[in-house]
Amino acid sequence: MSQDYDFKSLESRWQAKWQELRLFEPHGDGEPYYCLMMYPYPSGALHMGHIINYSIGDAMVRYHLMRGRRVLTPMGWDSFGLPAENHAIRTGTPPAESTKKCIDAMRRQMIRAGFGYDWSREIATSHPGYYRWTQWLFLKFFEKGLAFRKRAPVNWCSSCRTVLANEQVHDDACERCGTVVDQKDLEQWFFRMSSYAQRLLDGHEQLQGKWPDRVIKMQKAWIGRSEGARLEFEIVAPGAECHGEKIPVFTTRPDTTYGVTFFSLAPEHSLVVDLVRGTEREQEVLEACRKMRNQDRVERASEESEKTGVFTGRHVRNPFDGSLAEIWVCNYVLMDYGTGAVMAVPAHDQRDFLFARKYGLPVKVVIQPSLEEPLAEASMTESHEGGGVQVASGPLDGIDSRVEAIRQMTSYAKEQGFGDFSVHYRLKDWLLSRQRYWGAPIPIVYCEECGIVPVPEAELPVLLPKEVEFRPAGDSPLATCESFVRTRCPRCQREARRETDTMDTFVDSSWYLYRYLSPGDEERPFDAETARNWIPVHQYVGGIEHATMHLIYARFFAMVLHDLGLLEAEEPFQRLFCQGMVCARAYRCETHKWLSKEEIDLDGMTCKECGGPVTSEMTKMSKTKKNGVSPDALFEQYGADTVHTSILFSGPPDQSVDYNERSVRGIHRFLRRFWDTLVSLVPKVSGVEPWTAGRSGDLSGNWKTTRRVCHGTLKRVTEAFDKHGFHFNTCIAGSMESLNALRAAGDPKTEEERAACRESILLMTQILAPFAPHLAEELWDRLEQPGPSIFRQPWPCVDQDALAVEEVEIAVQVNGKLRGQIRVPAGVEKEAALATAREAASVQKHLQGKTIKREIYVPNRLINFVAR
RNA sequence: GCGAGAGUGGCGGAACUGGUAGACGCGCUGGAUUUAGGAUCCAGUGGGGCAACUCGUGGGGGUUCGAGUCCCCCCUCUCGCACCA
Repeated sequence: MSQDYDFKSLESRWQAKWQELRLFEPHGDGEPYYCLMMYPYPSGALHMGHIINYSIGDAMVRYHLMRGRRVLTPMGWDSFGLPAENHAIRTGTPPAESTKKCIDAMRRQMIRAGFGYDWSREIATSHPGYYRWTQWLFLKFFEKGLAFRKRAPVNWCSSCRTVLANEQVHDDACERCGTVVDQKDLEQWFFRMSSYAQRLLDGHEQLQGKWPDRVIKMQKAWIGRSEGARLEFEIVAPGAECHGEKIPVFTTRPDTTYGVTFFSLAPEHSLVVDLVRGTEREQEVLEACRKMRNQDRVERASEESEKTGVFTGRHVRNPFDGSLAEIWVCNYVLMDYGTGAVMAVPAHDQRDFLFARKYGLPVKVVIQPSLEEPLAEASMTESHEGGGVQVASGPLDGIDSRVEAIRQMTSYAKEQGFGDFSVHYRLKDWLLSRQRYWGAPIPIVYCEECGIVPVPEAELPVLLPKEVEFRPAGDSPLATCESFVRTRCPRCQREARRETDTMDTFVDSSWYLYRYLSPGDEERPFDAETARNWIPVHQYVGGIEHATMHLIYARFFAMVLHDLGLLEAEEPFQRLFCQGMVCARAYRCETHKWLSKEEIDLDGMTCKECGGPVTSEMTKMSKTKKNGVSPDALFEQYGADTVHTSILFSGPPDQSVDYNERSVRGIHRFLRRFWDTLVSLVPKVSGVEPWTAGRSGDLSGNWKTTRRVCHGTLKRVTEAFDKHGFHFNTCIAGSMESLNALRAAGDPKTEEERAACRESILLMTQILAPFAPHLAEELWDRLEQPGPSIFRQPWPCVDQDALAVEEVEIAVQVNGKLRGQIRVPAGVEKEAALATAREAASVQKHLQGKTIKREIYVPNRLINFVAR
């Protein structure tokens, strides 16, 4: 048997053994533990972000196996999506083919990386056996009125040639490719997510403390609940068709309604055309609207950008005082928030203020922050958005704004029938249509007679046609595939056309957690009874970039599935852990931009190309910054155990971790030393009964220390998994300390020492097992421990006695400054400790000529003499 | 602008409810062994000082016997949101 740490053969041997043992399939009758890691898009290669994600999850899986839990640890593929289709356009390879290759390559990598998954449950969302049920779920949503079609201004990415959901647009650019999105008016499919806004907020209650705070906060902000009132303003437009009609507005500040001096509509608002039809302003207003609508998205959405508008020549009547206010069309009013119409109160809203000043519109103060120094309308330089006392507000004069005025104003509006209390959410319906090929086809048929007709369940799946052309421009391949489009109406059998849009891939990932429970089920997407056991997922691990996308969609799905009677749980993920980014040093030259390590001269920090100076920064690994590291090379050079352990050792996993090859080598050295030390001790403790709690007998100081450090580490590791935020870096540090103590103890000489030695070796092996599983398995095997795998053996218990020390070192301070140290028996009485401390020479020197006013004693830790 | 998080040696990071700041690792220095080593082992390693001592957790105040930790003000960085009526 090899004595060398031959990680290559050892790792492949144990990986084969795990498959053979079916180690990662649910086993035993322990309490279920569903550990889910966000499945990857099969790009063909794992990157360091995957490695940290799956290393964290893998440690959790292995720990809970040792805890005797019945663990579910599935893995699959988010295999629909744009990259495969773009690849098809470039190379002609059908997405199904390239995707399969990528999946095979990544699965191999994952196995090589030693991640423990139950491959018998593998799923791929692009597989007809999966998307059949994605389509089935769509039909259920459709039946309930939760999937619907509407014409709406939507985000269009001209580069990806498809529409995008709100959540996929960041800074007005496509989240995928960075292209600035356009607004288009299109008829599209939506999920009615907005009607779940309040439930999505309420659900946060039970996630508190189990999900990262920042994710909950991001979701709350995304959902954006705001309370206020809906008020109706009557249109005064003699001669116009809409004369006398009422326009509703949403406002959070009904207390400012007496301060309305004009009224704003979004340029997209349908009323604009009616208002100006046939008037002398028609041309001017419509032209201005056109300009505003075509304004660059980023520019129009920016807070700093110039506010522009145009007067329609029409008015509204303020329902409270009957006064008339001009109707303007303004670029800063958004059609998709509230009603697309705003009552403008320049004195108390900064945007309205800027607009009013620019166009010379009146400003009317109705809230005075201080009656002694009243605001003067003519000289105000900014709006007053805070509270104060109502003035010029009819019957409200003198009362406190905000709470009381808001209540009275809204109640009055309700009584008079022109308004009510109202709550608005920023969260919109989920736009799920995509004008692309590589996604689940929306199972709908359009019939001239019957209209929108769902495909009958028995006809699912609506398969993606294979004979299609991928072209760089133009319509989706589905739209031009006659054999796909032409069909018969399921209802009347007449000729009809299929929907040619496919579903957003976030639909696929909103329910994959359930499909893992019974991946081959051909009767239903998943079984409610099985789901009762496993859902909500006990631990979900993934990146924070999904905070307002996948994690909201999946919660919405769980709630709908619950309402459909398919799922008992209402929340999909009980606990969520988000890992940090993996960063590495990136180098930049003024002329040659981002450079890889090979392209610079590290000694002088200069560019090899031009000799110019190079600056560097720690930043997220990425292709553009050329600071990525291929995990493959690391596995090859150092092995899977080293890679897992070193990435987890670099720092707390919820913060970003810096990759540094030096520290990888440091961990490799540690594992090697761990191996060498334990392997050399194995024959010396062969057949020895390990020390157990409660055993009496003499042990020398070094062995007592070793036991103390090992049990201390065991305690720390157990708590890291069960309570304290998975700070595995300190667990691994503890393993190193244990090893250092063991090495300092030397060879065991007595029977007692051999017992303590064997106990320590076993503990150290088990403690390291979640992080370096292959190495642990091999040592466990060589120690001739029972069972086929260390992961089928119970996690050890802390021996409290081992943690105790006989003597402690106490710090002695005089007036808060450290002046000496004393060694006393642990648990020593206060008076005895103080007496010893007073006598210490280094302390006496500082007490000389002073009177002790106070003596502070922290048992076993510290003494402080307060002396004057 | 709003919201959140973070600033600790040359570097990554430790420090449980206020109680010996710098665990553990990297790097560095010296030594041993070696033909050699980006191998291994031993010792040292926050700054200043021969020493006694002193200064040190982004900066400035405060509370306390005692502050990295609590309070107030300020600076810097990262992330999220951003004309949301």
